Amino acid sequence: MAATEKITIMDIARRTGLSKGTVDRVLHNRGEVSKKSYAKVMEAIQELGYEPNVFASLLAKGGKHLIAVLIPAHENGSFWELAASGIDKAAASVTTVGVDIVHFEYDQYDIDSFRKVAGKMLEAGPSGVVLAPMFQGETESLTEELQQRGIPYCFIDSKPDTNGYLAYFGMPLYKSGYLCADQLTGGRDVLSVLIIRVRRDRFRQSDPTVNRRAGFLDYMMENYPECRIDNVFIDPNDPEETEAALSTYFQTHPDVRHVVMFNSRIHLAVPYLQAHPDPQRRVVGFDNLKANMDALRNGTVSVLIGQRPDEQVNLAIQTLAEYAILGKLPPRKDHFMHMDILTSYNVEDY
Amino acid sequence: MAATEKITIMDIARRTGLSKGTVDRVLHNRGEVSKKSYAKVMEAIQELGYEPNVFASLLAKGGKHLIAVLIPAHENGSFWELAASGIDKAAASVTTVGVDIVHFEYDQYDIDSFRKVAGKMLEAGPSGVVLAPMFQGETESLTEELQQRGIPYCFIDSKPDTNGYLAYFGMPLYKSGYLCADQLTGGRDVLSVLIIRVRRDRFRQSDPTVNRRAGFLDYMMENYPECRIDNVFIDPNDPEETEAALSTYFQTHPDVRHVVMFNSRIHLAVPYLQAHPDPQRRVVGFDNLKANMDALRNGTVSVLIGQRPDEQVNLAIQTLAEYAILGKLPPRKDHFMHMDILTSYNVEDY
DNA sequence: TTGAATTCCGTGCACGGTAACGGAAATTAT
DNA sequence: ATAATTTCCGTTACCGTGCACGGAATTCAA
Repeated sequence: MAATEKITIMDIARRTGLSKGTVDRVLHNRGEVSKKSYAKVMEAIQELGYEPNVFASLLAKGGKHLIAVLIPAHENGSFWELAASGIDKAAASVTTVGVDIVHFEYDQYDIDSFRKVAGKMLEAGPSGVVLAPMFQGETESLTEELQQRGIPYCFIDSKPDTNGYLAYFGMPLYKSGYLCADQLTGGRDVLSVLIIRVRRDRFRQSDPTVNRRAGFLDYMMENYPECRIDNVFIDPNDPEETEAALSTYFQTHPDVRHVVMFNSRIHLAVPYLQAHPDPQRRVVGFDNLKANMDALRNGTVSVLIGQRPDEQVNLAIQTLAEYAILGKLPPRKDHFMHMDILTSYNVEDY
Repeated sequence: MAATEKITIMDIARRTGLSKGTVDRVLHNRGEVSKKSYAKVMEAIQELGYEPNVFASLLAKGGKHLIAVLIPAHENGSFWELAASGIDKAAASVTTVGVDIVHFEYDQYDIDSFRKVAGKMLEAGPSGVVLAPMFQGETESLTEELQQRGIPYCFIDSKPDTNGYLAYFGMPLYKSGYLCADQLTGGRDVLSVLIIRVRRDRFRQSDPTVNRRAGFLDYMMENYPECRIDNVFIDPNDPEETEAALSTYFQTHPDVRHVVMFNSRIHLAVPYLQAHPDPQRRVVGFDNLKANMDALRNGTVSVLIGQRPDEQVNLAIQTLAEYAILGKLPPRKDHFMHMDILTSYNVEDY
């Protein structure tokens, strides 16, 4: 039924005896208006409860915003591939409101590539940027540049200790370690746990697994202070070495039945684990990579903890789009995503 | 960078040597166009890849769509309160594109109230309707009416066996019973299980718990064929009777440590369970009602399985809005939501 | 007091599409 | 052949804002 009659810029022009041009000037406070007129207009806006018509506005100024997404290149089946998939989802909904999205990728092991791509990104003149902070120093200088240019930006996955960002979307890392420990032990007494770790990437300076491991260890300390915790390091690019490392470990520790990994690469351990099955074993990993989910289905992995990276970039893009188009600020800056528990029984509809 | 030059209705008018009026007529195929012109325009549209400008369109036809949500009244802390909260979320994003949402509530125990409210809803002349089917017959006649009037509608929560709906958003019910059983047993041998049930609502003809229970029982049959399964019925409006029923049951079956409930009301059992704690007990329920989540936090309930009812109505509304505004059909009709596993360790950020 | 410089404001076109209106062309009826 | 319809199409006035342009009113300089 007849919704509240929309009041337009003309209504408040008539009300104040001024012209729409003047009203428009105060709305976008771009000067050339006398104090008296300014006050009158503001008052009328209040009283009539004027709200601009987004369509007309966008139509008039020819829309076309651009949002840039700057994340590591997504090798097949990697974590960042999942994140990248959120771009398409967001694109589908924001292109209809005149927003384009450009995806910039860099090599997460190469600072120079980050610098270069960041430069290109700036040249594209975006109205907003989605960032995954990998290199601390570089991220800092980039965000400074963005701030100077007045370009809003959002962090996903993790965030530095700065404060100028528009919003952050990510998983509560420390808590995720806790949850992980709880899922691994399943309330049963546990005597020993194996943590599989990737040899530290030299360049990566912002590493989510640090906090996660801290949470995990705290949980274990509190609940199973006697539990022995072993670490095995593997090289992500060398399957044979991985196989050998695990093989060596389990030969000397055949009693260890709880295995965990704090990054998205539990699938690297799957070939060995699958070849040496143990119905009593419990394996917990992170992130819903295809390879990980397959391992869930075939029973090699017991539980995955997911954080919906695609939702993270989707939300970041939506937030930037709303800000760019309507100037709307998000209700809060930090958005901690729900941690999804995935088992073979609920992985299908994920 | 210079985005693809938007091609307008005028471009294709020039291209075909016709006027924009004619082009508009074929775009909305409202007749009064010769076959030859029609074909020419269609071809030009294809070739140039024309896409209408939503803003201009909405501006011209004065926007203002209305979407109606027809779900049971949300008594405090009920399942439907969660669903209703999705309305606000959706409202925030669609009002900016000129869509209003009206919320109609009926008494889920009173068919007449459904009829009355449905009538009122139709009078409001919505461009789309979100429905939770409760009364089979009534739902059927309502959807027929909607179909006749050409009003699209979406189901949430559950759906009847019809086919005219635009989309459905809900949990895979049978599977959720499976998941529930897996979470309840946690891979351990289980000898006996208690199912707490609500005495059948006489009127409710579409009951999600039926399928859920079927899935649960199948899982138990397959994995623990020896397990005894008991049922206790309670009256949702009589806490004392509930207390008594559980008390009686557990006095004669003190060994039963696995308790499950297939609707959203596990919180009804919480007072008893909390008063008679058992660290060995495992309790699984459904839906993230506040009372249920509290029980999760204090340890009375072990696991809740969530289906994001708010997301369901949110998505349903978004889908209807896109259809109403842009005529865009959803990629598929049936959308099965992910089943969230909630424990005390990941309930906070839900 | 007159001319120049400011300050302030109204006018009018553009944005891309919608739909009513009316008229030309083609068809049918008389 | 002419009138009466039908069919088909172009014209035009919006929808609500943004913004450039130019002019009136006011202030300042000479």
